[in-house]
Amino acid sequence: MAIRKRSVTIIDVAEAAGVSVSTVSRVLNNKDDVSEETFQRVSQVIDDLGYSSSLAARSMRSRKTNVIGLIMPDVDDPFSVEVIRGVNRAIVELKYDLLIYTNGDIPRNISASREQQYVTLLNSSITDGVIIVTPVSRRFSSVSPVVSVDPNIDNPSGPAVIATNLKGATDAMQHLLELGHKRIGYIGGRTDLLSAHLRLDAYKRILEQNGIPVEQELITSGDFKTETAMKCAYQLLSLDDPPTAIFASNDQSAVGVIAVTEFLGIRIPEDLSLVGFDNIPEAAYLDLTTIDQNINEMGYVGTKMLYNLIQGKTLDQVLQKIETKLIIRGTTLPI
Amino acid sequence: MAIRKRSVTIIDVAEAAGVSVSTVSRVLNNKDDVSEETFQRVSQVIDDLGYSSSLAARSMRSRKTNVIGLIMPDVDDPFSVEVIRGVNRAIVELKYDLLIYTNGDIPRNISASREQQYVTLLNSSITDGVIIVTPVSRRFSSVSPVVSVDPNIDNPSGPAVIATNLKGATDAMQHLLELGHKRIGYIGGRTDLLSAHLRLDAYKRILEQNGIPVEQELITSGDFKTETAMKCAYQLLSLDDPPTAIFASNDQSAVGVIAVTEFLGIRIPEDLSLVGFDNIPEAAYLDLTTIDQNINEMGYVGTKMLYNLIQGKTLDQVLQKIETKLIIRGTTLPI
DNA sequence: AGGGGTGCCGGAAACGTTACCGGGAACATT
DNA sequence: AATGTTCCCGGTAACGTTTCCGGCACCCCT
Repeated sequence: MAIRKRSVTIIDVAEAAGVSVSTVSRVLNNKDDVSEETFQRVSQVIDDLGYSSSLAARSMRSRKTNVIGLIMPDVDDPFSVEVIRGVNRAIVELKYDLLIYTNGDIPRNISASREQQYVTLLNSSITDGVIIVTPVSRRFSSVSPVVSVDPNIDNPSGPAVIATNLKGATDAMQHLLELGHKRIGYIGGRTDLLSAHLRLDAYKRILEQNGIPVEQELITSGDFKTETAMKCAYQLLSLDDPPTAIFASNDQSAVGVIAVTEFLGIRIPEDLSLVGFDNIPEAAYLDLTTIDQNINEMGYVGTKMLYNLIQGKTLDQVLQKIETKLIIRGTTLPI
Repeated sequence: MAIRKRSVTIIDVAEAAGVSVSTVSRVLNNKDDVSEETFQRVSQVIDDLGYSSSLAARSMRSRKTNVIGLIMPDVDDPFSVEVIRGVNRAIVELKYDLLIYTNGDIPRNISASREQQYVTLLNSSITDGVIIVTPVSRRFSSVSPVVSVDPNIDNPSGPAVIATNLKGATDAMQHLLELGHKRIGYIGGRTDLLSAHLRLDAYKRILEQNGIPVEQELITSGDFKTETAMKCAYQLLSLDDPPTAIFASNDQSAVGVIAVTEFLGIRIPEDLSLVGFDNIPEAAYLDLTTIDQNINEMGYVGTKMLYNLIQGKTLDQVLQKIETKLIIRGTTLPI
């Protein structure tokens, strides 16, 4: 489907139309100091030749592309997909185009310098601004604006969108306690992510506040993936004194718990209550009680912030907090 | 999080390292005629300055970016997401980077010239090749290879990945007939897409082959979206002589059917059998009988094809057919 | 000792575009 | 009639890279 041939440049158009390169450029960018007649003629030639200006060359010279960049470590997991959806929603409204950049792997020890590289890659070239998801860097050096979504640091120094992780995890735990659960297992997330730490902190704190001892055997360490969570769940449910409830640090981990309980013949919620985190679309199908993180909204809000920054406005809120919400469904029951 | 400043260029690096621009370029591209010592020194400076070369400038000059482009009309629906996943899987293997381009809207009458623009946009600039999803064009003019995934034309003239739509739909219908269903409703897809036509064709043909008259009242026209499908389902189920089974032209439409049956108090599969198409992830949760289109694999195979083309190889198969497969789950039952 | 490699590096052109400057023609103003 | 103004348009210098060409040392031969 691809015909190999040298691509047609602005020079070809200029020659064919019998005008200068400058004039063609003016036509392309809708500058007004071109006579109606010339404009038509050049436009016609552009159509005939199927010419389209090179993004590379264009953005190298002028700094306005109408394209927003989105940098993600991964594009495969539900979290990322939801962010994309949110960003997409915003760019449609704003009439921007979107360029998602990913190298597809999730380097465990992603470095700040690597992030900086990605930002520069898109930024200094082909986008008007960049959204970066779960970065570890505190700040980026960049000619155009950068907004962080769900950053991995306590207090980012630049514009960022964060979820109220601590509150969410607290709500989840409180819900389980109110149902009478006292022996609650925990499945942890990736230790390199701040959100995982915050959720674990909440888990411990709530227990302590309610006079329940924190037991190490109830705390397992996963990585936000279903497979690992299955091992954790198995470990928890094989204890001599197994928990009556499990708080999984994200929904994908909760999926793992469900799989294991089915295998072991343990009924949810009758034998075991289960709470997840994130409220990914699957959660609704599984009727999973979880914490809605409104990931979609995070992408949307981040994009709107970026847009304002591109327009040169100053933000009223540099740090946007998206409220989490407890969604009670069918996987939790009083003890 | 963005410090506005002029970005650091190769010239800055050259000056700081006390070498020429050419040498820095050589270091960047791992050319071998640089002394070990110089290489180290320049590398150090690059790190210190946080330099990253401009994709725009780079690709303007040399035609090798190690980036694959993916053009999609929409990035929101499950089909697209699955394609992305498949492409992602491939680029990780191939150690390529991925640039997804979308303008987020789904122009009903997307034109060939517009598609050509997108291809040129990415292609003649910043990617080594492009994958385009559900294009209407027969061929693209491009300096680098283009692979079509699920093209909207009967016999694309270039490299393409297609699913065996006709066979899939045939299998679905055959399955229903084998279960004894004779009155089968149909919910159509977007009329501008080839796949929708093929599926409808199969529906009609199978009925005819089995001596069952094709009734217009059993054929409704949707658009692959859940909402529209709900109207169609309502329409079908309100008939004086309602169908005992429904073949929905994609899974999202099937979801609409399920929603309506729940509302109407109709039980699936006892009162109504239901078959979808696509096998999106949700289908498993809904226990929906469907045709697996292996969308993921389509993205994967397309990327591999593109890679070979980039490497200058010729393809043994210009047209790759991905086999569909009937997945029998819990929404179909003998009459 | 002179010639031919070889290893390393710098200079300059080129990529396709836009921004800036300036200039000619036509028209309006004193 | 001379002087501005306005409307178009062309020439040229950037933008940040890579590639090509060539050149200076140095070493190894004979």
